Amino acid sequence: MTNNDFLLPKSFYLRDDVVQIAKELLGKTLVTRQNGAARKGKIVETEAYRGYDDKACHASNGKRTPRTEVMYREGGCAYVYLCYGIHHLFNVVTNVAGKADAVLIRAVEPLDGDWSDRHPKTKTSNGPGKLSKAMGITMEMNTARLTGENDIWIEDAPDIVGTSIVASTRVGVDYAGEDALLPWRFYICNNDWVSKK
DNA sequence: GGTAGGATTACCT
DNA sequence: GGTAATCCTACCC
Repeated sequence: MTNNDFLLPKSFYLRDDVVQIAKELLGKTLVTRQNGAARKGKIVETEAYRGYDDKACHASNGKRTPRTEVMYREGGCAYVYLCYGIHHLFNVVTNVAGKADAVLIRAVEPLDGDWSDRHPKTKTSNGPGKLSKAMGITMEMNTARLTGENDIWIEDAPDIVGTSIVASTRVGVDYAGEDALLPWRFYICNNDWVSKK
C-alpha cells in the first residue's frame, strides 16, 4: 500500500492536545485515491472537538453510541458523518483509545489531480460538504485508518512557514451554549478556499 | 418501529 | 436573505 516518507505517523494523532493537533494539521496534505488516481488537497481549515467536556462534540460527556464509537478509537482513524442528509463531514480521530477527540476538516485547497469535475463553478462558498464531494469522501471511508492501509491518508507538509493562522469560534454549534464560544476553529488567513472569513 | 433533528448548501425571490 | 432539499442517527414509545 502506501509507502510514503511523508505519511504522518500514528504518534501524531495519539497526542492528548486535540486543539494543538487541529492547528498543526493546517497546511498538511489530505490524499484520497479513487480508481488508482490520487487526489491531493492542502488542509486550510480545521475545528477541534473534544469528547470529554465539549458539548459541541457528538460524543460529549462520555456519550457513547454506535455512531460515535469510532471517536473512542485510537487516533488516526477517519470519522465520516452525514449531516443534513446531504453532506459528508470528514473528521480525524485523535488521542488514545477511550478518548473521544476529533478534528473536523472543513476545507482544503486543491493540489494535484483533476478537480474540474468535482467543484461546481459557483464559488460562493466552500465548506465541508464540498470538500467531501471533491475528495470523494463517503460513508465508505468511515472508520478507515489514515496511516497508509487505505485509500485515504494525510501527508506531512512542513513548509508553511510564514503562513498566518487565525483562530475563531466554530461554525454551526450555537446549540452548545458556552462551549460555542471556544476559539477552536483554525484556518489559514487570506485563503480563498476557507469557507467563511 | 416510528419520528425528530442536525458540525450545510443551493436556489429562489 | 430566506428556505427547501434529504437521509442517517438517536431516542422514545
